[in-house]
Amino acid sequence: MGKPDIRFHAPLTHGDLTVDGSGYLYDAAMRRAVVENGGEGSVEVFEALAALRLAAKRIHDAMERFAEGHGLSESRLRVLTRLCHRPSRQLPLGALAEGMDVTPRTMTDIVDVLERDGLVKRVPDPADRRSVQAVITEAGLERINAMRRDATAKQAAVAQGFTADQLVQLRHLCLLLVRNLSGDAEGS
Amino acid sequence: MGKPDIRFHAPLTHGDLTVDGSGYLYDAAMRRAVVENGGEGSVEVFEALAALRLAAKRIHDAMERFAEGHGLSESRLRVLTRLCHRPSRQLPLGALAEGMDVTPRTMTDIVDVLERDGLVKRVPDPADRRSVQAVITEAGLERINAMRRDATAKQAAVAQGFTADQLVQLRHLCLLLVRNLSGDAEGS
DNA sequence: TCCCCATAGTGAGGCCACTCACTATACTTG
DNA sequence: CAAGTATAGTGAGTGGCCTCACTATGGGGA
Repeated sequence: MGKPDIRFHAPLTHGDLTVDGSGYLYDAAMRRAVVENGGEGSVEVFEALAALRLAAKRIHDAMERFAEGHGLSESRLRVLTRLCHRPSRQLPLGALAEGMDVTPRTMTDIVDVLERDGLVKRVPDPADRRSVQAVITEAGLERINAMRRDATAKQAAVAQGFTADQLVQLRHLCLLLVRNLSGDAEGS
Repeated sequence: MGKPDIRFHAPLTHGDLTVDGSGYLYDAAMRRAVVENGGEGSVEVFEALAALRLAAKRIHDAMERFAEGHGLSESRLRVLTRLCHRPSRQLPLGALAEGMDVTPRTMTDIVDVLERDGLVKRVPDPADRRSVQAVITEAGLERINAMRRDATAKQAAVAQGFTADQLVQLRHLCLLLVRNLSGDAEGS
């Protein structure tokens, strides 16, 4: 009780996670799907990518659910957090977009909602009249501060059972993928 | 040439990937952002999750770009692929939704577009009059078959430089996260 | 049989993400 | 200084994803 008990579309089982002979997790349904989805190509690659996709989605969903409980969304939360950690409490939309790896157009939409809710304010930049600064408001700061304790608890729960080395490994492997995908827009 | 040269919003540098003392990749901009985003909580956790988020987004973008070149999107491509590997060439919308970890409502939208483009057809299920089967059409099959060769090449490029063990590790770590996120909807 | 509830799909409405096209301002160069 | 290009943000439109609410069908019991 206390919690609003937001329901959403339920956990969606999918969780037939089991351990294979070597002690590593795999998902029976996923492996079946992978095999169906084209014997061509490496099964390991496909399976790793599917697992990464699933993990990313679950993390996103969890973040969304968490933020929703405080009247935000994951994107809006990230924007507020960034602004909050600036000494000046402000940042131009373009910088926010770049930092969050979205297009400037998308940031316009996100800030639209934040501004409608009174959590940030658009302020013209006198130094560059093309630029628009997003400034976090008092209400925005309060909102963020209220969430802070919850957030660290959630974060710890996610990493439960991970060794420090595993976290480094995970980061390393993900960034290896990022590097492989950087700039090879045209294939061979 | 030959390629339509779809532009999109450009690679978005972000790629200050460097190697730290232990031989593992990290992203300078990301680490800075992480430190700003709250000293509380484990930096390793936050950084690993940020890397995973980034990798997932880049993979999604690459898939989208690839699919777009063939007049599809990632989601529609995945639906067609699944249908294509069924002996009966069909599947109810609910099963498709579950297999792709989206809500039934979302699958309705995706199939709407596929049907509008003539790649699938909705067919009532005589055995269960509530159910609607999505059946892949001739045009849909042709589309998928035309993409197949390209797809395996792309897939190989993504996994370039990965050992088989690293792929297994990546899968394992991602599924570990998935397991941690499964069903702990209420925190403590 | 009638009622209750679960299940399959969809209408309505919202956010987020992208594209392309456009305005306004800044910079750079002839 | 004028012209050309680059940069910052937005309008218009689409797709994907979600929630909530609703219809229609299916499958138990009292």
